[in-house]
Amino acid sequence: MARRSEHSPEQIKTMLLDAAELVVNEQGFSALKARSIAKDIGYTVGSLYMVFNNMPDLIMQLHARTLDAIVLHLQQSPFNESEARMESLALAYMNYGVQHFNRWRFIFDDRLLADAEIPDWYQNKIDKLTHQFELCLASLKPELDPLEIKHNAFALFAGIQGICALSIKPNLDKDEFEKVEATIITLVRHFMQGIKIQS
Amino acid sequence: MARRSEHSPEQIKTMLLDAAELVVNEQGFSALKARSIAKDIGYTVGSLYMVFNNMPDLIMQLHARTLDAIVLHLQQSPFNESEARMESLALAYMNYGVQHFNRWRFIFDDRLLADAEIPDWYQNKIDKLTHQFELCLASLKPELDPLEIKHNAFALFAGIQGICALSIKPNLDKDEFEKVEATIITLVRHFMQGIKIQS
DNA sequence: ACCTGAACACCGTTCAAGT
DNA sequence: ACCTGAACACCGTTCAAGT
Repeated sequence: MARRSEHSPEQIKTMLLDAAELVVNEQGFSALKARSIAKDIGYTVGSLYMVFNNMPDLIMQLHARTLDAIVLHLQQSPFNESEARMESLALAYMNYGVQHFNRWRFIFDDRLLADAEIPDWYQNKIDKLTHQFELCLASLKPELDPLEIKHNAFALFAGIQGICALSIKPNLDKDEFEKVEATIITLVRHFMQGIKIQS
Repeated sequence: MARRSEHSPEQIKTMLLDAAELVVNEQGFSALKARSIAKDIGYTVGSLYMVFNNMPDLIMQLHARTLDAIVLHLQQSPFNESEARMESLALAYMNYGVQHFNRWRFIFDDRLLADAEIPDWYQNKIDKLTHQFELCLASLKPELDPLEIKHNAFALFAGIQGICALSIKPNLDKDEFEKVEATIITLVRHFMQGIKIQS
């Protein structure tokens, strides 16, 4: 033991994040323990503190991965060009939450982050997420000025997120799933119609 | 010590909830500890388990109090009779979140509740909250059928809750406060205009 | 019957000690 | 320099023992 140098600090970091991601995905965030994931990658607890400041630090970097994955998922979702484009985007967001429930929920429901302040690099990840909705809104309503776009896109995204947070649970059956979809579509459709009137 | 019988079980329950409420309000939910609140009311930890199953049980009853308080706050909010009535209600909800940040946030951001299943009496408390928005919507759009009212009210309330969850932080300054208000008004106004078109 | 408080299991985090 | 693992502080929960 000691002085193995089998892996670089960056490798250890990645291995720990991979192990943490697996645990959260399969057992939920309440099963995420420092000792456990260190053991999973063949190290002991102490090593975790060589590459992370503490568990909140590790967790925040785990959230960052999830945010990246959500953005990628939204970008890959096939956008139709019609008025229904925003609905597709909203449903794609919901779909990620349903299919990756544990890690999605973990982001918004994290006590550790509630106390810590949010660094810029992390805020940028969040901004990139809301940016997807800005892009969509801008393409549908090009007549709106950029500040209005930002304001409206955030209101709508936060609304969608609110519905998801209150509605998505583990093991949604088909009926429940479609009900959540219907709720999201109701919000998006009314909101978009409201914008049409205003402008 | 032992065998004091100075207080009934119900009294001890209330005293513990009062003490817990105080701690959460003033120091946030991360400061809520079993030993601490038992000591605050002049008992030791063990006594807590005479009247509560465990901490999640106590916390759920604390949330129930908060939900009751929110409903009361919404009912007391002065409703104008115009189209802006839903905006008043939404802003009243936000106001509770701003003024009682810690206990409001605690409800929606609770890991313990995420794992436990929700009993009926607790679900009823939540339903009573969304019911306030149903009543408001029903008075503004009496032509909608009750199921549509329920569906639309939930979509809107969840949306408002989503904006509050992503926007309300401790120590909001005046600018930030007004920005959150504007976001909520945007969502409510567009949504209500969208409903007008549909029906 | 009511209540205590020591004991237990289990966390995150630190750091002196090994190689 | 890299890593270990015992030790510490601090949780929630239990339960034998007191009155």
